[in-house]
Amino acid sequence: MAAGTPRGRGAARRPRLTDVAQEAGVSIATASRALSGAQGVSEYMAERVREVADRLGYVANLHARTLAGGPTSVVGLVVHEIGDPYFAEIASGVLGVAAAEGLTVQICHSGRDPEAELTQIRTLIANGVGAIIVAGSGFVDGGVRAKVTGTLRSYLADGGRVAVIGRHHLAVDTVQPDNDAGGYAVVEHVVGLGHRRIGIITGSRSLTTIHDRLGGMGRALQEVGLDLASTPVVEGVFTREGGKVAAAELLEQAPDVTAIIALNDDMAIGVLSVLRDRGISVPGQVSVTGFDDVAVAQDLAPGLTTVRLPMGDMGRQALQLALSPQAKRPRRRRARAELIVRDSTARPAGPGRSAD
Amino acid sequence: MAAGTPRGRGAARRPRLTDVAQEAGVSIATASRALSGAQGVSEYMAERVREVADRLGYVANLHARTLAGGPTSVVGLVVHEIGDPYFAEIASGVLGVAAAEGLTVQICHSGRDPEAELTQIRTLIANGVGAIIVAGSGFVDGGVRAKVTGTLRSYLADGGRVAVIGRHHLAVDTVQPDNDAGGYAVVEHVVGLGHRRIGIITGSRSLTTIHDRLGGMGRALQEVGLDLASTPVVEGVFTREGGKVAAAELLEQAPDVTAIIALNDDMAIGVLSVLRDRGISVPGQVSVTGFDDVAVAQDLAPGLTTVRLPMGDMGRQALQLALSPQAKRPRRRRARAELIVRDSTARPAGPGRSAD
DNA sequence: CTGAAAGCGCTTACAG
DNA sequence: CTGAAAGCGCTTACAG
Repeated sequence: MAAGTPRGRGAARRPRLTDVAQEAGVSIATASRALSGAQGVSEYMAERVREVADRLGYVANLHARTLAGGPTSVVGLVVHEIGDPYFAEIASGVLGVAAAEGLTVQICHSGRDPEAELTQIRTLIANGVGAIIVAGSGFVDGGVRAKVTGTLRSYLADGGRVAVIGRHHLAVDTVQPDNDAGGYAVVEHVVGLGHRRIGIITGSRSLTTIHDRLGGMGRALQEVGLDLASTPVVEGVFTREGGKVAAAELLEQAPDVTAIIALNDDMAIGVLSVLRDRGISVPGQVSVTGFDDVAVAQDLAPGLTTVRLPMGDMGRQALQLALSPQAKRPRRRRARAELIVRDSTARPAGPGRSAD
Repeated sequence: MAAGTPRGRGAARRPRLTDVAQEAGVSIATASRALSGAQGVSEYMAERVREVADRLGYVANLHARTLAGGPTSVVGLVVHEIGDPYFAEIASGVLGVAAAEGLTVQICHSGRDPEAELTQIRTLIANGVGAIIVAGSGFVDGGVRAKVTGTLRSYLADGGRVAVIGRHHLAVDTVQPDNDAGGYAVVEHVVGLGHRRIGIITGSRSLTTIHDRLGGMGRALQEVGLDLASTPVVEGVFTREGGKVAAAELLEQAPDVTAIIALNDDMAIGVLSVLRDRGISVPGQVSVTGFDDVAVAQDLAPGLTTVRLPMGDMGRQALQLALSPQAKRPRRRRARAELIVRDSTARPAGPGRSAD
């Protein structure tokens, strides 16, 4: 952006602290103290300064303030993709508490790309944000992880605050959705209904979120004598479109499945769409489940059985963690996963009682 | 946020320009020029500096740079509510081009509250963002509007750049979705199907967006001898929940409607939900339409007939406008509204052929 | 082409 | 309680 400061001719410039001080008849030192609520200013002076500042519409220049070592008032938020309702709802929670605290938030996309995530984090740090919230799953492996860890560690050492949502192999405050338990619960529900020929549709397994959800699912499968290894699992992009592609592939590989478990709602919506196109009834012929419980899940028809994660809350909690003083040891807040049973799951059509 | 700069003991601090200059054996002036790509540095020196900077992992301190009058690299984005898919998709477009341009974006919620919007805009300005994008409808009336205009005008005079999405009574670059045409098209479709007993569900009429959509709808109604005045219109909150409440009220007021036109998809989803709960079939007994075409509209059952607005594109365009040098006169990019007919609309059940 | 120096607008020890 | 002054880390005229 051009910043050659092409001031309009005669435009009223923003008042500076000097203007306030002068108008109030004090030094900028007392003016600064009065405005920041610091101690050591007479109430009388403080009041006078505040009044003038108000009248002039004075707002401190953030850059000057931060550079001078004042408190920082912007936090960074890294999401995979803000257009994705999961992240949009988390962001909403973060923005909500930020506004209440008089903070401002900088959002970046990582696009689910570890390299990009690293770049974005570095940019936020360069921008001098006081805290960084990394939403969205970390990556299970990869050399980038070490770099992210290193970058964040030195940021922390520099006085920065970090909170992550999801598991991150980082010794920082984290809001941890109970993905494993959620995975367990959804499979338990599906097998409890009597399904045995189950197909799974998942996003990239290099995401810790996926890894954990699958973990819980594997345990639940084993309890009824099944396991992940012998279950058809199709990996795709973690989006509605990815869900469509994966569903088509799954139906190819295992045309006899009676239940399809998608690892997020977006993919589940894609699955529903494919089944509808093919005239396969849900839950009559095939049951479908999602994960996250994004707002629309309840409005689909059939309503989507899914695992609810309190996204807005997770965002709020993450920012609150990041805002509170750093504890001796990283804190962990668990976000409970709750199975929400709606209309997209039912008992499988019995062999002799098939509606066909 | 505490910012007392409690550095870790011995933590490696971020390298500053001085470090780079010293290491490269030049003054900070040449180091600065080399890094910014300014003229007047020998290629040899420039290369050497860049190499050192790279090795040291140097990233300029944004606050110092901006304070010193360097280019600004953050833009502000004001939305009503980021959890709302309409805004999430716009934000996604903005973030996309921002990332490509090496820019960072600060997002604020206005919560559909004019006062809050003003506050947020002022905060962004105080934060020294180089451009501000105001997404979401302006307000038709109100004293706040004048303040917003004044604030933005002086920001512009100060060299700031502004672009708005939607009509705003502001002489600034704008991306203008064709709300009027969209409103016209959707009513034309519905009356073309034969509906005459139509109900309308809308968000706050103080939003210009609503005003424009209703305008187009009114014109289309008149062409078949109807008009807005004699059409039941229920105003509610511009959300799914608001749609539910409004639908219940509409059904009370005018139980005989054969079509319900909602002024955005969120409200339409709420309407569908209420109709489903009451066992009223769509489109068998009542046709329903939305507006915006958020991603899920196509995945509802029945698929929602709606007016598509290219949200991601609108975000992209807005940022591009804000980034390009200010033109003599405000520019305007139109975003075309396109009627998308799906399964939620059909001919009304004929009198004698009612399924009842 | 290169450097010494002023200045961006604040905050915060350090003296009174 | 109050103020003069240094300093945060850069950029950019202004001299060489």
